[in-house]
Amino acid sequence: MPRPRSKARSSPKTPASAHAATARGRGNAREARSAARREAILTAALEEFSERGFAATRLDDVAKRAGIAKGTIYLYFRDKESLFQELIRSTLTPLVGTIEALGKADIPVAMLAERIVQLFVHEIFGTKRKDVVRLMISEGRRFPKLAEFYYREVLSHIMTAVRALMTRAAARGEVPEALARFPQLIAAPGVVAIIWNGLFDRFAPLDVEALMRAHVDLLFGPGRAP
Amino acid sequence: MPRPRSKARSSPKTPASAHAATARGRGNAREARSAARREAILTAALEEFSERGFAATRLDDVAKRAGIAKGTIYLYFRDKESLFQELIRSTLTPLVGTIEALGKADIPVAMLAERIVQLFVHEIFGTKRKDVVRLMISEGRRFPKLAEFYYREVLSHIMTAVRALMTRAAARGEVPEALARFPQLIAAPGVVAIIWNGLFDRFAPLDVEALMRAHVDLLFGPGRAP
DNA sequence: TATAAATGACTGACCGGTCAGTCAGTATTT
DNA sequence: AAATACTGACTGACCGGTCAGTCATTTATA
Repeated sequence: MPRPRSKARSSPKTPASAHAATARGRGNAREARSAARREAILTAALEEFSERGFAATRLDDVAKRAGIAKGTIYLYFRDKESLFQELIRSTLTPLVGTIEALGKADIPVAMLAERIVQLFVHEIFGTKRKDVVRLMISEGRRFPKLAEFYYREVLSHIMTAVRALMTRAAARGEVPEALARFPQLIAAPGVVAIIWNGLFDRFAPLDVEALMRAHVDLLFGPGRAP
Repeated sequence: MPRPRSKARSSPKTPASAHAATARGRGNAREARSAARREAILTAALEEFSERGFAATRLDDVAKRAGIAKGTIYLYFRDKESLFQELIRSTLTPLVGTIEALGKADIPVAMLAERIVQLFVHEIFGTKRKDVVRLMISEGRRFPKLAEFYYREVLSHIMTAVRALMTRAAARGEVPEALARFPQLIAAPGVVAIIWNGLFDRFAPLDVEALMRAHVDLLFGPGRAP
């Protein structure tokens, strides 16, 4: 079977570096440029991986999209797999702090619900993180190392934070204690929204914010208790 | 000019046909054998696709696993993609009837909840359908045709049935009407369970039946109403 | 000019798909 | 029943195309 081909990009070319933000009149220009290059590669890689999946993505296309030559990629990443891992790693790791912060505060459930909706809609679904999560879901099984890293460095921390928060809220009778046992139940509709968006949105568009609001309302809404 | 030939075949192979269920004393033996072959290929393909993903699966390996030669696959399926589609199609299509039947009956919510748990645990999670669903989730995006087929022939029917059922139940005040608007909320934990199982079970095993029970209890349990 | 960065032609391995050839089993003839 | 002819399912070596990764050469920078 002929592999998926990409229509030749004409290329806007590397606006990425240009000048770089460092006013520091030193050798940092190099560093800045280097960081921009790296970023450009990661961005291009995300687009290609998202569109074709890991195995079918050609590094030549990633390079073309980033406006560089293929060999340059190897100056920044050890190999294809390393590039893939770094992409997921760098995008998802920052989420931990955000969610742990959310877990710290004991705010009223109504406000918590709204925060969860906003967090998901604006920090995940509305950003490239959506695509990275999708990638993690799609390809994670073939990268046990990556799944382990993701579980250890990201997911387990989130689970712990959510569990603690829910345990406290349940103790006050504000939420069902099942949510402390199964934090997955809180995240599930978000996961489904991302999958749906990738597979079926063109047949049946999903109003993600409404879905999430309905969801938190079911969990935290009126009449909830153990 | 004759090509170089290989050493004589050793294995007898093909225990598959043997007798075949057809008492019809005709040439059906052939058909039965053929059907068994086809099935063997599909089974082998599921295992390989599940393990490696579509692009990285080698048809040579599928053949090896099915105990046949690579060329034989092409006697049963047009190409690699066709094999993949047929695999998903044939596995998932039968679910529609099952779920539509469930949607027909207006049984008490407590019983409905139990039915949903059982259906998921025994008809999906406990069977190879789990793997096929995972495949659909992982690879569906790269097969728009397949996603469309799946949506049209499977998902939309399920959605319709569930929506109708939930609408009636909501009218009786037995379930929140949000479930009629977003049937995805009912299925979400099942989807998450399948993904979790593939990615993180070795770090944090998930008790799927307990998860599903907690889930339906949240949705349909005591105190639920619009 | 010296050093670092970037390039892209090249290579070796790999794999989907093909097809000439084989042979177990079935049908036909004697 | 035995010999012969026929069939088509099955095989696996091969071909053509692809692509990750390398490295000698060129270009940019300090």
